[in-house]
Amino acid sequence: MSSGGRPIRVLNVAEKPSVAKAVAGILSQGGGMRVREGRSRFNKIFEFGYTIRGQQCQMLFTSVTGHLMELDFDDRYRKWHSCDPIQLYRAPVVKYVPEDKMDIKRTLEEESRNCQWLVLWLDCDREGENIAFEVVEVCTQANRHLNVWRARFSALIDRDIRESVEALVRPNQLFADAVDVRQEIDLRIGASFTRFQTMLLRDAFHLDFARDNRNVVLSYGPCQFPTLGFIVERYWEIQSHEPEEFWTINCTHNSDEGIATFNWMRGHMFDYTCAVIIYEMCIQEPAATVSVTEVAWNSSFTTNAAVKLSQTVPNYNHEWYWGSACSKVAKVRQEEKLKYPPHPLTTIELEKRASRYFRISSEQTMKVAEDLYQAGFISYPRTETDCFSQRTDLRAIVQEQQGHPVWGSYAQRLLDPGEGLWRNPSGGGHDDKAHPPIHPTKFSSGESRWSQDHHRLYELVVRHFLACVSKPAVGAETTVEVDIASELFSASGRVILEKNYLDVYRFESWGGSMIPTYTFGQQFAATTLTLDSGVTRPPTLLSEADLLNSMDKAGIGTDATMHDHIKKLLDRCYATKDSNTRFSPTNLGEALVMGYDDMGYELWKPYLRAMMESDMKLVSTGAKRKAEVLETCLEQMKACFLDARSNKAKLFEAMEVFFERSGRSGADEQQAGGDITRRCGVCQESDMVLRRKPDGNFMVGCLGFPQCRNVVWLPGSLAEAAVTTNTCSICTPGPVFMIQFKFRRLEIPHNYNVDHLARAGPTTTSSSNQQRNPRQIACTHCMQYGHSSNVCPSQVSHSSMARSQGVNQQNGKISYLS
DNA sequence: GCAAGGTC
Repeated sequence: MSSGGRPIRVLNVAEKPSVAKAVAGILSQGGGMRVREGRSRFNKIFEFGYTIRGQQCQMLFTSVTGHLMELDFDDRYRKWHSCDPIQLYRAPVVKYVPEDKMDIKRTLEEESRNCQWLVLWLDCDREGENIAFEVVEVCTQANRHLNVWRARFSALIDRDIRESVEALVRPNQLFADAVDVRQEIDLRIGASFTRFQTMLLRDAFHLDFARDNRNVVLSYGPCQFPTLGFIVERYWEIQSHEPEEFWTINCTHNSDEGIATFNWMRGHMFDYTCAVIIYEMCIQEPAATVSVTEVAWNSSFTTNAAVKLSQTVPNYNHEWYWGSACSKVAKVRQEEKLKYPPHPLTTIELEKRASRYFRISSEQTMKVAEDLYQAGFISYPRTETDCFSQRTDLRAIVQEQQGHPVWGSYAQRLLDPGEGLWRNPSGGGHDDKAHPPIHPTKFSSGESRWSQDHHRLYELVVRHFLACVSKPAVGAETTVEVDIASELFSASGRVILEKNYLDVYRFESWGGSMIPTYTFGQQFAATTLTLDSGVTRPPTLLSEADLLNSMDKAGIGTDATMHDHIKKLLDRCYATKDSNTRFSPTNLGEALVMGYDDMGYELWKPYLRAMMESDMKLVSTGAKRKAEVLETCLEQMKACFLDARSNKAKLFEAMEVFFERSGRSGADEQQAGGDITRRCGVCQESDMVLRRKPDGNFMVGCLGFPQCRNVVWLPGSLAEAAVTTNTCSICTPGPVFMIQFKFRRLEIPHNYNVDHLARAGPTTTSSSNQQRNPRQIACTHCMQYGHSSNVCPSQVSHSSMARSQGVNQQNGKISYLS
């Protein structure tokens, strides 16, 4: 690979300090590793010697902390009032290293200069590949002779790491491109819609939840809105639910051994007459017949409530019948059933289970998990992997837990071959190729500085892990099917034979209920046979676990960000969470979704994100080019944005359902609506927009107000003024949009045309710096000061119409200038 | 003041 006896100096960069430390530790096995400080106090530099394919290397190992760079608009477009939001679809964007990452950048630059190789140890996912290219950009700027390599590893395990060093590859540009696409689309869509809807609605309504409207931001994001959409959609389902009455026949039988409750196998019947007829048949026909129907197995851990939107609850007892109906046992089935332990723990499962078992929010779960990870008690908490690598020493992890006062004895039983409790964990088939499932990495019987949540989450991680390597619980199930007048009823009971993993996984249970013994062909008289009624109930509000589930299925967010999106909805006052972790939309959240829904857009549905995700896949495989995907996606979104803007009345109507109009809606709404004529020639930063003041007069003012006070007052004789799509062919910098004027007939000479096309002219820098009477009137043709339209320099050259119709107002008088 | 994605 390289010649000579001098060792190659290799700069290795990992995505986070912990990985740098771990990999350096593995490769330097046997010692000789030195640690020194970099410029960033979190990102140390590890140094040691290593031999790669026979080549002596001096290894320097450091890290970044996630993305090194950020994407944002060019300075000129960063301020909210700097431009019409529509321009954000074309405005130049820049990738830059933010201030808080500059020290990491400097370390990379300094170390790069003294190295020949750069080896990238970033996580093996798309984001990791993108970060790799950020690192490459910084490092090769400092040393363009660097030989750049990528290490591919799937776990921080000796063999994996050593093998990946021997099989270095080049970084994959396509993976990084896919992330570039996502970043740019998210930024442009997010910023444009956020600015638009904030400026449109914030001041137009009394937002009762906010102390000060000025601080309210009505954000839009391709992840936060679909998440809100899930909440609103469920809320609407509940509101639109119409209870429906149903009927069902229930049967019980008391014997010496106990009571059995038989359920009608038809379930619920919505036709009363039909139900009554069958019921009559049952009580009049004592003879039972034998059926050959297979017994359906009802999974005890998939409850109806979780599967069906409408739950049914009997609430009315119609009639009693005592005694003589004869039931015959048509079938008795006894089977062994297994209840399997969960798959190894992923981030989303951790969040869902913490919410279900302890009602800890996903945000708090991630905060505490990060803490436990930092302190070395659990493995990396952001993972999608739900199967362990075959090389993981699972028994060693169990061994560590043997001393625990509560679950230590279970760990001992697991390791005892005589117990036969061990089972190699099954996986769910997900592997992010970057991190193992969440598991304990250090024993603790509780630390003094731990909060209750720390205790609970550590316990959950440990018990979950122990459960994963345990045998499933074993139960004996009996299902008895009886036949009354050809109607089938069934009852089942379960006895748990071996608890196995349930012994340690106290969060799950497996309900056992006994029923009396029945034998095939046995006849008995039902103790009660009743026709009961009930009503269908609406589904419940979404719980945090439900919400995470919906997001996961629809591909909204990542394991590391889902909790952020949920929190954002609460922070933005789009949704609330009750004590039972159930989410409801607020008025604001509902209004926004309603507004977009009324427009007929699915901006609040997950499809947009799903489309982006599939486009990203195509980019990452090379099936589509980055520029092509960006172009088409942004073009579509831009069209959608324009459409939404022209349909802004729908948003207003939806908001009016919940909020009172404030009467204020001035400059901001104007901008959201966008009547931009040209770029401001004074500050050169913001746009000039056409506005009508409360006194009825028109003006063209800079959006940079009050920082920039550039303004052009239009003649008071105007009845109407509107920015057109015609652009001036002379004025620079373009585009300069022409304004259509309509004068008041009575205020201008009778032979003057009321319609007039002009442009808001270039206010030169020199004239704008002078103190100016704000009421000074500009030339109506080019909107410049210092001359009247009859001597307007631009008139002679191009606009014959304007020339013949020039008009000026001076000293309150209209004078016609031909 | 805006997105979502990394991460401390």
